[in-house]
Amino acid sequence: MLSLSTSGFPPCPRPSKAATNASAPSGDASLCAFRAHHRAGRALHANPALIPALAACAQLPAAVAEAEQIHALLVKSGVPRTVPDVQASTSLVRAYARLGRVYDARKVFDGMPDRTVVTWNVLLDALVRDGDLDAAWEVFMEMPQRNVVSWNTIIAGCARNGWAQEAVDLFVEMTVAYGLAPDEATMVGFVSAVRDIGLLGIGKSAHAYVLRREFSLDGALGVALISMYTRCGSMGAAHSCFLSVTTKNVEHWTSLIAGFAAHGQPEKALRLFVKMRQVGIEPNGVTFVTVLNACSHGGLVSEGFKYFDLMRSMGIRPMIQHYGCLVDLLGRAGFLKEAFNLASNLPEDPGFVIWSSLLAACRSHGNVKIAELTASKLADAKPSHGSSYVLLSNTYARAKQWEDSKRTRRRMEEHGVTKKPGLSWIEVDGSVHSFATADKLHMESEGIYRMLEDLKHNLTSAACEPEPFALSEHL
DNA sequence: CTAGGGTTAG
Repeated sequence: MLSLSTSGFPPCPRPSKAATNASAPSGDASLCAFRAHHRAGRALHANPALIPALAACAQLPAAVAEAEQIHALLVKSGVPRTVPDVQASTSLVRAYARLGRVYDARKVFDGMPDRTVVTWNVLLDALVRDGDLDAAWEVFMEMPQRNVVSWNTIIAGCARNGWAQEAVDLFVEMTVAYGLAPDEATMVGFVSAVRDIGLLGIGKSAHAYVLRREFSLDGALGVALISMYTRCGSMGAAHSCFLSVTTKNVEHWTSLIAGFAAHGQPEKALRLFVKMRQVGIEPNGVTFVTVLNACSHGGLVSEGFKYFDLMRSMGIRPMIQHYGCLVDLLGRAGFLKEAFNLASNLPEDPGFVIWSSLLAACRSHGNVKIAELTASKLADAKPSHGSSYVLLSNTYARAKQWEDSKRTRRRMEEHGVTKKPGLSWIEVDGSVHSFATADKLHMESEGIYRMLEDLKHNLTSAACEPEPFALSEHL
């Protein structure tokens, strides 16, 4: 039986690095080898484990001290002049960067008398990972040589940091102006940028190119393509792309499940999840976010809690996203009080996304009281954001509290807050047309609305009564 | 083991 108590949840752990410390730096094989050679009196540049040790540091979150020690030895051994010295320093730059010490990475880089394109690429990657796209761009512009890796790093970096259009432009510059052939990694970054802009036609061309080059879809590239198709609303293409992947991993599965969850087919999403486990693929925390989302969209409240328990029984610690999904699940199903209590009692604020989803649920269910409470939480989470005013105002309107509705709108104007209208878009013959609710700006608006009326008429006569309100939201 | 890639809640 479904329990809606919100007090019995386990604490929500903050993202911690503790879990990745399973292998302590002291036990790492490369570091051990390095120390053994060092103790035996071997000179630093003759230590065959020097670069492997630095590479190990780069992926051991607790290895800052080890990296610093090796750094000190490198400094003591004198000005680097040989090729292996440049490689060692480059490895040190990378180690510092991956350990979160971007400043130190840059200092080592600045102190290097000789650098290779790899050194530059390491620095570029460090800045991209740090999310400092401006600095990365500067480095990209001033580096003396660039190779495919340089381009891949900056393209993927733009794509990951919300600069999708820049990523696409860079891809064009790389391939057209510089005549460089993209490789698998290039295509991953490009396809994910294309996905964010929603350019289905370009995405299909990219897929065709991938097939022509016979790139494998087993890794990131397959995942990116499936995700591109789902986000472009092409679930059929996403599914067949998924089927064409020879060795599917958890991310291929998760991407497709997310697509069905988001496109009104929660049962398909859940069936896919069952199938995935049957073929022996272990779901991860991200998979469960998509599964809970499917339950949310399908109104499957008790199933959602069942999957939440399953996740915990599999040893996956629930994160804020999972609790957020539960809040959304409860809210959409009309359990607004329970949803609000759960969201309020988490050790970490669930954030803007969840509070607004709850506010939207309050509007749908016409609950003014919880809407007010939620709107105030939302204002704390993200002050001066237009959508909270609009949602609250609309909640009042639905409850016919016209004065409150107007007052909320007025307050929004007084605070100088605007809400950017939500836009939908459709790609026709390669060009993208975007439009808002009740938009009449398109040149062929009249014809479009006439077509819509015809469709509604046909649906009605086919005994499929369209829901007027829901439909108008999508106009 | 001197460099680059992916999935996720409105």
